[in-house]
Amino acid sequence: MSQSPRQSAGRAVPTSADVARLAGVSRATVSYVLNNTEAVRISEPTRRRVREAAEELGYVPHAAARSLRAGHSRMVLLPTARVPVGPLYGTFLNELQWALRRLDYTVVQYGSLGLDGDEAARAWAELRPVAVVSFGEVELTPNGVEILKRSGAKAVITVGPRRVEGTHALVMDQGRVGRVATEHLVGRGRRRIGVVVPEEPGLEMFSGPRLDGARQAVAGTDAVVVPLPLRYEEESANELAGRWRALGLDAVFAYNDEYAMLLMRALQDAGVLVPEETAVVGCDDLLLGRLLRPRLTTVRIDMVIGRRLAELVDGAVRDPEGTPEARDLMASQLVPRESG
Amino acid sequence: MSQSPRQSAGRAVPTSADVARLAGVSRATVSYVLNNTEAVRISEPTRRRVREAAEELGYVPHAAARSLRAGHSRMVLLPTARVPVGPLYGTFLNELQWALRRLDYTVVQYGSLGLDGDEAARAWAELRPVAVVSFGEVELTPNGVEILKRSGAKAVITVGPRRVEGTHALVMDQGRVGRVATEHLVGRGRRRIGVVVPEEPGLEMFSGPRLDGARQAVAGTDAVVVPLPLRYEEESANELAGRWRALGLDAVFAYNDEYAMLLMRALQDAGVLVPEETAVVGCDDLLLGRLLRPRLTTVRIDMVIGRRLAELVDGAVRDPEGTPEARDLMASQLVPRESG
DNA sequence: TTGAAAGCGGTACCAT
DNA sequence: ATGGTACCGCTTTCAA
Repeated sequence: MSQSPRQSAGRAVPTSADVARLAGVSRATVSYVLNNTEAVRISEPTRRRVREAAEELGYVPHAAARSLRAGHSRMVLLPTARVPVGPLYGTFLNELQWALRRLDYTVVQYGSLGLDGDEAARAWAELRPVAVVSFGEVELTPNGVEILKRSGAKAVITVGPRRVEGTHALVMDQGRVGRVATEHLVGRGRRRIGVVVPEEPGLEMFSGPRLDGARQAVAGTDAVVVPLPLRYEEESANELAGRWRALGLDAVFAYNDEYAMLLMRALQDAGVLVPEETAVVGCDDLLLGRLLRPRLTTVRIDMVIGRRLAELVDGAVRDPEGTPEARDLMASQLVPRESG
Repeated sequence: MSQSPRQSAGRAVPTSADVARLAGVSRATVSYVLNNTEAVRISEPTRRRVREAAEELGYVPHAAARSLRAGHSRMVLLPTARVPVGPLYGTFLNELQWALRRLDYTVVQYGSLGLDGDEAARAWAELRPVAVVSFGEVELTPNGVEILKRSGAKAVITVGPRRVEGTHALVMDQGRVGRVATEHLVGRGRRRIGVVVPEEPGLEMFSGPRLDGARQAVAGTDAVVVPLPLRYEEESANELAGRWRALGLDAVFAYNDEYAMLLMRALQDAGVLVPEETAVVGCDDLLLGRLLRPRLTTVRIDMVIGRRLAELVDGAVRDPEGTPEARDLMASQLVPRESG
């Protein structure tokens, strides 16, 4: 066998057997006491001895051993990969984690940057999570979903712009963002509407549907939509602004407030009047957008509260066969200000 | 015993025993083949049979079982709690995860929002990580460190503004940020220097040392530092700007670029000339700061590359007794522009 | 009320 | 070149 000493410093990691020995009871009793097992009555003196022994040794149960024995874990795995898309996202993630923990899940974010779909799925599956909640940062293939399910995941949930085969898809309707922004612009009489499409990788899952939404909004009107690739850099914005007149646009939906601020500054520097010549609409309702002159018109996204999603996850775990479709995870609302 | 069927759908999660059965070999052989164990020679035909069986069943090894047997894991746990402090942070985290994975660690972020120090430490310890890298988001007490070490963590590393007892402290010298900004302002002849201290909770670990750094910078000069509590809201900024003249300040270090932009706008609206009457310096070198007029002077923080920190973590794991102090994790450099 | 023991899914020593 | 098997830490049945 040969199990070499676990700790370099003589002191080994205490196990329930150590607690049992110190308390002068069996390991079974330790387990009963520490888990407050209802089905078994343990005398108060014994309980105290066990508790004190555990305390003295600094005993912490071994989650892996526990879930190995139990045959399942309560781990919810959240793959992450991208740089944050905005402050909403971080807040939302925090909320979700908090809510899941209240439902007694162990929430773990797993950085999967640079892993492709199936590699990632295998890596996640090794941890035997009871549920995986993916925000579309990592491409999840039907095959990857199959791997996860075979490895015991009760629920694979994708929250994102589009459905993924075999998962509980919670659709965040990004298209609606583009639609709301564009309808507003069309309603204000704008006809040639640019839509900024960030060139940064990893944003396609959001920018694509937003562009599509914008196209839907102009369908059946005489307005047109023009995609505008843009990097989040001054030079890129200046370059775009330089050929603005040639593009003949009278409005732009700038993907989000940051791109909007970038572009608006470039337009103003190029002598394009906002909103007279060109209306600008952002998205996210950042505080900073309100500080601009003109103040930035924007689309506010009210992300589902984390608690709601946590409940959906919990439901999917309890009833893996059910189909908890939900399309109400995101509401988008236009916040008209001065820029368009 | 009674281990009820693991999967509601008849299909159970395949184990190495299933692979062995299908391939007509022993579990030992399966292990040897799948792990490419050097010490043991397995014939090529057998290897192929095992691989095919594993493939056919969709076998994925069980990480918990493996690390239980091994007596250690390669999990690095990154506690997270707060909303992101800035775009640097997310990028840095991604880099770190990527670099650690290349060193064959499993990186896991554990959302610990709302857990106090010892609760959190216990929760982390249950996962038996080989290392914990804490960014000071969760208060890590000496006691918490002790819990982690007793549970087998080879390295507890704190990356943050101040040392924590018993850990490998990688100090990010936030004080330097305040010092750099303030020295610059003093050098430009400013004498009454406000320092914005955000009222939002969770930022104290950064704002405190930055304020101290500013104080150090004026020590021995005739300049003074005045702390300015501020919430990240327009009203708060307007209120502060309203009594600006009464404060008699000729400069302000605004904690970061976002607070700087907020305050600068409020000052301008209140008729305070920037930089003539009051110089404004931010921090983070956000693109948006460059778009303001006047352009925002700022302090750029060059965070250690993730790979460097990953190496430090790896070193600490390999030699837990060593003391890999590093104070070079953060370099701060003033970027003078127009605002001060 | 408590204890003995089986077994979760792997790994690695020792035999064959 | 393979297989048998003990064991990691914990839970839970069954017996005492």
